[in-house]
Order: sequence, then C-alpha cells, then structure tokens
Amino acid sequence: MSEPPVTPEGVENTVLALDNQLCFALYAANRAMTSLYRPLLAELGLTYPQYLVMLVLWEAEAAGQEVSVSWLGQRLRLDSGTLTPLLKRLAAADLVTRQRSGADERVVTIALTTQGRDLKARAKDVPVRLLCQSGMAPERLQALREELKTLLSLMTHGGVSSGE
Amino acid sequence: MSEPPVTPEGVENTVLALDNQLCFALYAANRAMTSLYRPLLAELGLTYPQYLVMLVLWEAEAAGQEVSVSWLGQRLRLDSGTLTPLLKRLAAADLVTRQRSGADERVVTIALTTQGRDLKARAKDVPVRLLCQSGMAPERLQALREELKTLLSLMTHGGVSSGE
DNA sequence: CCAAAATACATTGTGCACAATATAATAGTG
DNA sequence: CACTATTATATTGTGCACAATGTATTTTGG
Repeated sequence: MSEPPVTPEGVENTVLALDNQLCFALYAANRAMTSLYRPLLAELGLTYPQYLVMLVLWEAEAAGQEVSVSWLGQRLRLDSGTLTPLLKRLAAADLVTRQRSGADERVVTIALTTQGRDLKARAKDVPVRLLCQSGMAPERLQALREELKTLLSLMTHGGVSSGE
Repeated sequence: MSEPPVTPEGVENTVLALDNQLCFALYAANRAMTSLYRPLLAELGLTYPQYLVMLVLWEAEAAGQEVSVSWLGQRLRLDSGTLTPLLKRLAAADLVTRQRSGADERVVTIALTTQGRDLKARAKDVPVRLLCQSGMAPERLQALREELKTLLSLMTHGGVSSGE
C-alpha cells in the first residue's frame, strides 16, 4: 500500500505514527467500549471493573466455587491494591460480603448477598444491548475476541518460543 | 460448537460468562500490552499515556502542525481533566513547554523542547521491540489493529456509514 | 517446637480517566 | 456597546491500576 520510507526520519515517522500503533487501537477501543458500558452499568449501580467482579462472582456461584480475593485476582489479573478497595465498595453497596476464612485467617472470602445475586437477572441483557450498539457482525466480534485472547496469552505467557 | 443453553439460568451463565466477553478480552489485552510497554518506557522516563502524547507531538512537529491541548485531546480522545496534569508533568520533565497562545488567550500551545525532540530517536525502536515480545505474526497484528480501528469508529460514530 | 520463608491481604503513593463544575476569553446578537 | 452564548482550559472528586511496602498467618525445615 504505502511506500517504505527511505530516510531515518521517514522510518521514525512511520513506525511511531499513532495510527500505526496496535497499542493505541487497543487503548482507544477499550476506553470507547467502557464508555458504552458506563450508562448501562450505572442503571445497576456498578462501575465497569465492579461489573467484571460481579460476572466472576455469578459464574463462581453457579459452579459452586468459593471465592477468595486472590482467586478473583487471578481470574481478572488484578492485585489486592485494586481489589481490596473495590470489594469494600461492593460490600458498602450490599452486593457482597467479605469475611476472613475460618480455615486460613489470611484468606478473605467474598460471597454474594441476596441483592448481589438478584442483580444477575438485571444484568443479563447488558452484553446484548452493548453488542447491538457496536453495530459489528456477531461472528466478526467473536473472531476479534478470539484474536485478543490469543494476543493476551502470548503477551502474558511469554511469546512463542520461550523455553520457560 | 457448544450446545445452546435451554434454561434461563443457562442463558445467563453463557451470556455473562467472563470468557465470552469481548469487553474483557479488550480490557485484559490492553492492560497486558501496557505492562509490556512499561519497562521499555521507563527507560525513557515516560508512562504509557505520556508516550502517546509524545507520539502525537513528534508527528505534529514533522507535519508542521501547531498543537493545542484540545487538539491533543481530539487526537487521543482525552479531555483536559486527563491532559492538563499529564502535560504539566511532561513540562516538569522538560520534554514540552506550555504557553498561552497570543492570538487566543484561552488556548494553551504545547511545544517540544530540544530534549523532547531528541527523545524521538530513543523511542524509535520501542514499537518493534514490543511487537517482537508479542510473538504474533506482523500481518496478524496489523489485521487485528484494523479490526480494532473499525470497532472503535463504529462505537464512537455510531454506525458503519458515517459520511464524515 | 522454633526460626525463616512463603502466602494473603491491606495500605500508601503516583498517575491516569472521566464527570461535573469553575473561570476566563472570545464570538455572536440586538 | 452591552449581553449572552460558546469555547478552551483548569480544578475537584471518585474510582481504578499498579508498584512498593507492611502485617498477620500459615508452612517448611532443622
């Protein structure tokens, strides 16, 4: 499509051009997506990261899985510095309870309250409403999601041929 | 591939499953990407959003474009609440200058310092170093980037055929 | 059993994002 | 020209992210 640049400045200008950066496409798309979610989640009284936590909790409950802070962190790739205050806000909103595990006093177990459980039904149509707003074909969105998951696993588990 | 769920709970569990969310793939991939950038950008003394601002400034300078805060905001889709403190930090690091425009006292013009200009050469290999770490084929990364840009424009301009 | 290492969570501090609001300068209207 | 609306940036407040550190609780090895 475009001629390869020949001067050093040309190389820099092409390589460093904002529109050529996958990272910026990712960054901008993520913020745009979050902005679309914001009004829908506001109806539920949730921020976007809080919504993700609730998704995990609903899923865990359906699977009979007990949830600790660290388990949540592994699932969402977030640490206690993010989760602790977030979970305190969810607890203040009466959506979850936080209590020290009896078996291991270091562990804090997160459980849904009745209100937190009931929110699941109201959240059910959020994903569909949102994907409609995106206006992209479902198969294409699904393909994009799988590509992102591939990229994520490559980026987090150290690329193609790391012997590790 | 997977059987469609028949019970209401099954529908909820499928639709709300974390791994089925494009938004989470986007959110997680974006944070993973930023984490890969962090150590590279730390060598330059930049955070990731600061790096994006520098990309825009380098590009604008090459094009002879004068840069205001609002122009930066349009390019990066960020508002003054984010940019003002960020630009003050870049100015404190002596990478940019901020001064009121003579023609219109409302406008703050952002310009590169010599140090800010020189940083471009050191940043040149950052994108390549990063994409190598991702371990995904360049054409595939490029295709993913274009899909994200399409999604972004659909989400922000609300539909396919924005004549704009 | 006891000291040292590991684990789980909490806290602190910095830097975004973004909504809401404030302030100042300019443009538009009668 | 006075008045209003608009525009550009700044400020304030909330909520993430994440590095670094702290603290309490197991676990492990001798």
